[in-house]
Amino acid sequence: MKLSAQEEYGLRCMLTLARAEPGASLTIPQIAEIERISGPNVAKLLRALKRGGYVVALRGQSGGYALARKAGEINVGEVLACLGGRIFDAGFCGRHSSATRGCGHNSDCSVRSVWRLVQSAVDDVLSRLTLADLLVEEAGVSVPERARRLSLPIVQVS
Amino acid sequence: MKLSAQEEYGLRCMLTLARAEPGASLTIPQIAEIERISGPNVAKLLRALKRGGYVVALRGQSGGYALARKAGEINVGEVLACLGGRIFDAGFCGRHSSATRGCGHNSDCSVRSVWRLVQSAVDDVLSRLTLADLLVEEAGVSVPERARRLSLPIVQVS
DNA sequence: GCAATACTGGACTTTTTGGTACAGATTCCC
DNA sequence: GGGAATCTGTACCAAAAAGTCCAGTATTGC
Repeated sequence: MKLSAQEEYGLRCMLTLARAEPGASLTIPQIAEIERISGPNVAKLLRALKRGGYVVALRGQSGGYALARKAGEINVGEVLACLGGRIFDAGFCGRHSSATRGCGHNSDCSVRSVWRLVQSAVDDVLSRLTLADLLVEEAGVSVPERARRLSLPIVQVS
Repeated sequence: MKLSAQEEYGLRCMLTLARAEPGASLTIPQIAEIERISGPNVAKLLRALKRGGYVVALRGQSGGYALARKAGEINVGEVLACLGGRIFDAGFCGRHSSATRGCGHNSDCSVRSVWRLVQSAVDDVLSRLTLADLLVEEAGVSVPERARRLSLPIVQVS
């Protein structure tokens, strides 16, 4: 269970855009410079994020990229899913099946139950976080603290 | 954030061993047959699990593999960490760093805070599950239900 | 002792993912 | 309208993960 390079770098690009002045846009070379990622790679990441609807692109001489919505309205979990997929996506079932039983509600599906459980735990955490929360954290409040505050209604496992 | 093939198949092998009679052992071909994984691949997975101390190997004609401890004493989270590593391992920090700031307690570390948060959410869930819990589930009780029961003390996010 | 059945470990091949290159299309500014 | 700066899309190369192969060692049963 590892996180992909696209998730790490893509989320960083989003945060860099979130730090920019509202309404302003950053070019690929600018983001590449700030995050020390190669230009082509930044371009690739932003393309994916654009397809997902999280950033908008302005073409032409004074173009660049900007967040599609305000930072407080962009969910971190959704962005990560766009960049790296989900742990337990639809169609996971079909890719593997054991001999004893097919894939109804038995045997090897106890394994899948674990994945579902993990997935929903991750979702519970990430669905509460927006890009804005991460910027707040940079200003001094730690993310765990912020999350604890946000999750007062209590996070159940399943 | 995907789970690796080793985690999926390795955990299945563990469950197959857990289903065997206490004290009995299964050979690689047997496990391969049951789980429809190739023999060499099963061998590789079990080698990793043996290094982790989760299974023991018996060599010779009537050899095979068996769980190193009782199913109720083998933690699912530990097994998965052995098979596929952790989301946020030590040394993650050194692999990436942004331009603006190094890697103290600022900037790009707000990203790392997210990973830490996800990691601890996953740990909270998996640290409560043993192989025996998954076998119980096969007998009728769903894993989410079982987990809910186990997590009565309430699962906080951080 | 000898043959059959196991596990063991390293090297190899295949597949997937990550990253790069380059030609093309769009917009702005003069 | 022309040129400069920008995004866009496909194809290509490199690195890592997944899976396979094979020669080797250990143990059992006859």
